[in-house]
Amino acid sequence: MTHKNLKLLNPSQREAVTCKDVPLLIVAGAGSGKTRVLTHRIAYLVESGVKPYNILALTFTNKAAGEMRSRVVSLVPGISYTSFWLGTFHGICLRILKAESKLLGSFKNFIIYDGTDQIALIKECVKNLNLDEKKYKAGIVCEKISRAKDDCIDPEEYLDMADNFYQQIVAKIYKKYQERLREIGALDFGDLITYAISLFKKHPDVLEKYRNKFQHVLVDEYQDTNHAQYIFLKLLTAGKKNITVVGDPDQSIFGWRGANISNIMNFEKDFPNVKTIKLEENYRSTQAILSSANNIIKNNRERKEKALWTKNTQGDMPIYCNNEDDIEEAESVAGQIEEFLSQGGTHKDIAVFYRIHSLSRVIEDALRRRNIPYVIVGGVRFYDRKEVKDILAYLRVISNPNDVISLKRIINLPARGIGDVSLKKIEDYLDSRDISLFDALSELNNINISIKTKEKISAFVSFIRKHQCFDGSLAKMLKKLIKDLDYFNYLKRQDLPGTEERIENVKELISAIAEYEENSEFPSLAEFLEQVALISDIDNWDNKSNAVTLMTLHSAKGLEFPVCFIIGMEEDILPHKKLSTGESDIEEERRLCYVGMTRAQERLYCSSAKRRRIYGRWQDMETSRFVGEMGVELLAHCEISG
DNA sequence: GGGCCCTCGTCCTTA
DNA sequence: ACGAGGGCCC
Repeated sequence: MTHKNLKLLNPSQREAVTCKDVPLLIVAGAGSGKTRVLTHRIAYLVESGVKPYNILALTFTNKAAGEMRSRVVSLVPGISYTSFWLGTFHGICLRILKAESKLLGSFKNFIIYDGTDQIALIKECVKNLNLDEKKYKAGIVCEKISRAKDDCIDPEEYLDMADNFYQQIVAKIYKKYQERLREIGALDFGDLITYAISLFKKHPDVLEKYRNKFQHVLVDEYQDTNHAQYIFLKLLTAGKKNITVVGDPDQSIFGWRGANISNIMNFEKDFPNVKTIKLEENYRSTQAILSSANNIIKNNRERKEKALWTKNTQGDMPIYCNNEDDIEEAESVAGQIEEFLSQGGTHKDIAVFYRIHSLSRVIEDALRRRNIPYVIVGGVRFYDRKEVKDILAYLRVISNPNDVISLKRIINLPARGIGDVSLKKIEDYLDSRDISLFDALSELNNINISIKTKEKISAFVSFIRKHQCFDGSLAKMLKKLIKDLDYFNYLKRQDLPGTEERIENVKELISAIAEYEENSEFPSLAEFLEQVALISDIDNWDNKSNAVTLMTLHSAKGLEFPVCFIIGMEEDILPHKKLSTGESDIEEERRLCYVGMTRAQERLYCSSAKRRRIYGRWQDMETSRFVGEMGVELLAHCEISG
């Protein structure tokens, strides 16, 4: 019941939940019950008569969406699990694009290209335009194109804005890249948002439909939205009073990915008659932890002033430990974890955060030596593992033979005698014709390659066609594919380190597709591939498993743990090196540190090393400026001996 | 065309 | 330290 639910909220939270008919900005400090407010607000809306299907809620990760969904369902008895639109920006935009796909011309089955695919395709474009690959590095160009998309800049606009030769060339690559994506029928992450925007702009009737549908739009983590997402929201809500955004400028940590902190800073100017509510009571951390976190963040200039406080107990002072080297640091962390466990603590209560993935290795070694179970979030994502990507590439080609990037990945894997030379000949032939690579593989008459090779290519084409025709469950199809490829023996023949693990990963992929099939109403290979592309590192993390969690500070956003470690508190690591040039970047690094500290409920350990192995070489490190900013009087130092 | 060896850049964070 | 990619030989 509404009344009962509202009683569990503090006055500001209650106001944020019940406030009506104004654009609403909720500035929610770390641990102030942001998710609680959002879920209660959705529940409150439904209970006051809003139909669930008239609600759109946007989150940052699938995990956050899933948690929010189940919390709303438990708050509103009888609400259907799927009746309201709740998901990530990318997921929701894909859903809209699929619903309106008849307006999108060539797109039928969507393929979503991830970072690796993007770089491979850009590399192809650079080659195709006869540009110097050393000068126009695919990774860097990809970065530029992705940022342009985040800012809603298309290739023509990019060219107009280019003020040097390099940028003009990037504009040319960008244009080519978009053409190629379209031919393939693929979208990259940025396209999901920008295509939804141009769909709305080109078809006002469609926009109107969604504007009417979404009577209430709620956005989580608003501080991390980019310009394109802002435009998307503006289109859906302009002139209406139905938008609620929740965020904390102090936790804006995705500037490098195109997030625009001014979205939240300027929200009050952007939307007329905004109501702003600050949530400043922290329910998560002890006073000692909160004080040192506040001490750090107050050094930032670009922020919305707020005073985070707590009724929680004072608690233990955060501990800072400076170690001789990274190995000693890892030993010290593992030792303190062991100590905590021996006092009756549980593994899942502990997290270790770091600025960069590479710091996890020494910690892993130390934990393994002590037989302390741990899980790593991210690093090499499951779906980024070579063996998993290989099999996924097969599935993608089976689903859409126009996917050249995947096709080229697998055409000679396992080796079947179709090498670079033949492929080059076919591609040259393609240049003058308007057909896809896969089509060309099916009709080789006019291409000058040996009969033997042609036979091998035909065999490959029939192999793909055969699996396209498979009827039966997806899991069965995948099992047959792996068997027909003799993929496990291929892995064994390769004899690379970790063969057993690779085989396990492929088996895991079979489980994943089987699980998808069980949970989906109308399972299809194309939809499975879409879902896989939008899975994030954190989505796969099981917070109930009995293990210590290791993750980056970025992944830690939105989570909480009784005991937290932040390692590698050194200049050039936190704050990270390339970012130490400009003051505003330092501010983002400081926010990152703040995010890490405010994850801790009871105990916070920070540490650094005087020496660290980087690129296999020892390097002297200097303690991070952030340690000093925490306030010495708020910090317990621990001196380590052997 | 396949496989071996050497060189080079990289290890910043991600939907 | 280590994997990706180029050069070279079979």
